[in-house]
Amino acid sequence: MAMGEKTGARVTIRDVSREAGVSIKTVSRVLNKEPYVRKATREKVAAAVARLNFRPNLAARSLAGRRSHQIALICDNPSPYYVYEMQLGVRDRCAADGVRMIAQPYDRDSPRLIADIEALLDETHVDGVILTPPVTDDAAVLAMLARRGVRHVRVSPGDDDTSAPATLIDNEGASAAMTAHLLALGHRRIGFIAGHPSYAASHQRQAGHARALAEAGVAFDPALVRTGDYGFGSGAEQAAALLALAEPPTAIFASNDEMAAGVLAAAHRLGVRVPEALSVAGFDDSALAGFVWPPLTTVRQPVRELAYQAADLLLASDPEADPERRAVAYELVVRGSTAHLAG
Amino acid sequence: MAMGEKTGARVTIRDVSREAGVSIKTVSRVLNKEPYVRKATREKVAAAVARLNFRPNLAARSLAGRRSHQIALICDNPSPYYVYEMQLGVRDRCAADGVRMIAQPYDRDSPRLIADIEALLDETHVDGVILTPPVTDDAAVLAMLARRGVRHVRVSPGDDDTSAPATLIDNEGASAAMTAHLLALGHRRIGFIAGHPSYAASHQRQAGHARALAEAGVAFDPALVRTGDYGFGSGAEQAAALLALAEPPTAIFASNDEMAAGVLAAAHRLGVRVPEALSVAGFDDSALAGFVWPPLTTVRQPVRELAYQAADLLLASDPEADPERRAVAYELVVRGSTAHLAG
DNA sequence: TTGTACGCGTTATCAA
DNA sequence: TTGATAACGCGTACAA
Repeated sequence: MAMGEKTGARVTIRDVSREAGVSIKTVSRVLNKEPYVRKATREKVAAAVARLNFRPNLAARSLAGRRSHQIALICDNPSPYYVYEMQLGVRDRCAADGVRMIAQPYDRDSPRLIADIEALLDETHVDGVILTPPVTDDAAVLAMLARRGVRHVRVSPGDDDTSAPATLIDNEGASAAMTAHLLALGHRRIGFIAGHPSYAASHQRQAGHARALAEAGVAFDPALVRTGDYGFGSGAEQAAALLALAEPPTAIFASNDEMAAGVLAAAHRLGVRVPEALSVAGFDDSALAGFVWPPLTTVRQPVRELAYQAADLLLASDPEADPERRAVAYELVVRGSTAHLAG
Repeated sequence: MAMGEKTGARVTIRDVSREAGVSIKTVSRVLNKEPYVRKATREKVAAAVARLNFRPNLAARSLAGRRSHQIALICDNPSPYYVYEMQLGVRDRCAADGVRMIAQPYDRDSPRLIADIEALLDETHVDGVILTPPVTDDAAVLAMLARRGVRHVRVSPGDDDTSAPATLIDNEGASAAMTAHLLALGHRRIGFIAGHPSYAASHQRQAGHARALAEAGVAFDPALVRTGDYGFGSGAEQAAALLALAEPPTAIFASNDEMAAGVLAAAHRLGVRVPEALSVAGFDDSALAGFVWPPLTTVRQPVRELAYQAADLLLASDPEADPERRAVAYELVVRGSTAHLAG
């Protein structure tokens, strides 16, 4: 690799100190918002910084200090939409603190996951790490981070472990709310398509569905529950199976939007009209909901806010305090794919 | 912000030099693949590096040397799928060289774009930058990079400027291929929905469509060409207009998949059957194509490969040589949304 | 082919 | 409240 040469004279902290007529250390104090700097001095320095357009060299800060002013976002690929929204949320919170986000996309099942993360930590000395599913539940990764004493926040963890802070939505409650909505529309035979069993959310969402049925006193029919893998194809497949039942459901609730889109495809192919003959609902995990026909009724998970809160827990929370679990509100978005049961 | 404390003793180059029984500088030589190191020495050092699991501190390398071993990927949000695929492609190429990718998502119309990028450059001293649309065509950004002498590569530029290397697909050719495909299916009245005029690709794709018609000797009917904005809603809207014509088209070619999904929605709503009464085609820009019904016939743009090639131009190309424009092959994917014209 | 001395730009320590 | 000086971990220049 032969890269371009360094560009000419960059502005350094020394230039600022000269411009402001103070020592280097005092400039450093202002940059780091340390106490014990006279207000007049602080303003003088701030003015010089602005005048020279000075921006501290992160490499030097990291090398000299205890902080790198960078945090890492470890994410893989449930859906590009999810990953990207996570990045935006974390970035927004970081920007407020002048911290840089290092987004690191990983392949779900890379055997080098741990080694890659360790390399990241050693090379960049990030101040903290944000984990998203499914890495958020990876025991080996969590153990490694704990062993190295790296601060981390888990997004949507699948357990109740409280050794690290976390952000999440109430998956069970959200799912129960959707089933309650379908019941309120008059549906009594509701098909449910669960997601891949390796995801914690999958079980939580199924539990919420069952709970809502129980609370409404509607008998639970095991034939109406099928398991998919969160993929479009599995949604179509399981929907076809449900629609082939002797007593088919009048509504199908899929655990995510890709599977719900699959349900729509199956319905279209089989000539079952949505929403007249079949209501379809899902979770808006990949932003498909508005791009299919008819638009899906979904539970919207505010991914960007989950990310923002996670970054906030990393940047603003007291590292000494007990790890906090911060819940974020979901939203039930009703669209044209569901309707009151006719008759 | 109060971050966790640094974890205990990290392995440094000095530890490696002791372990290998050579000087620090020799270890450095091996790490940087410099010549003039005896093979035996090189192997001894490599063994020590592996044994101690040594990973050089990027901050120190950046501070001491002329390279930071990092490159930046500047991207905004045409589609999360696009951004994420870009990140994966760049990451893969970087990994091969031990370079770290800094992915920086930006909001399309942030007024602070230039300032943010300059801050990135000053803080991280990245060795190079990869630009994606629409920043890839932002004159102010390009001028700034040139002024500062920052190496950069443009993905899918809208002009023929050769001052910087670039990767791209032949949008016009791809579009012509799709129209030729529809013509081969027997369609003669083909509706075309252009994308937002501010994107260069939008014009290129429209030109390709027109060229294919001309080459086939099919008369061009201006009433069949409408302009959308690359969004789902605009696709539905323009499709409705096309289908309301006295002589409606038998096929509609939208400039991207979101608009094509909108076309499907409009067709469904109006009771026009796809593909029996209407063939629908688009460009697979956001990975929607397989999630709608029926699945869209599209031109697939290999985003990941575009990204990989861009990173390759940054990392492996001779900075002194004339900037290269590297074309990547597109693919025409025929799915259930198009069919031979009946009768 | 290998090693020594120095400096990169910032923060930490300690003194003033 | 401020400043001098020593690190931080590595690459560069030059000497051996």
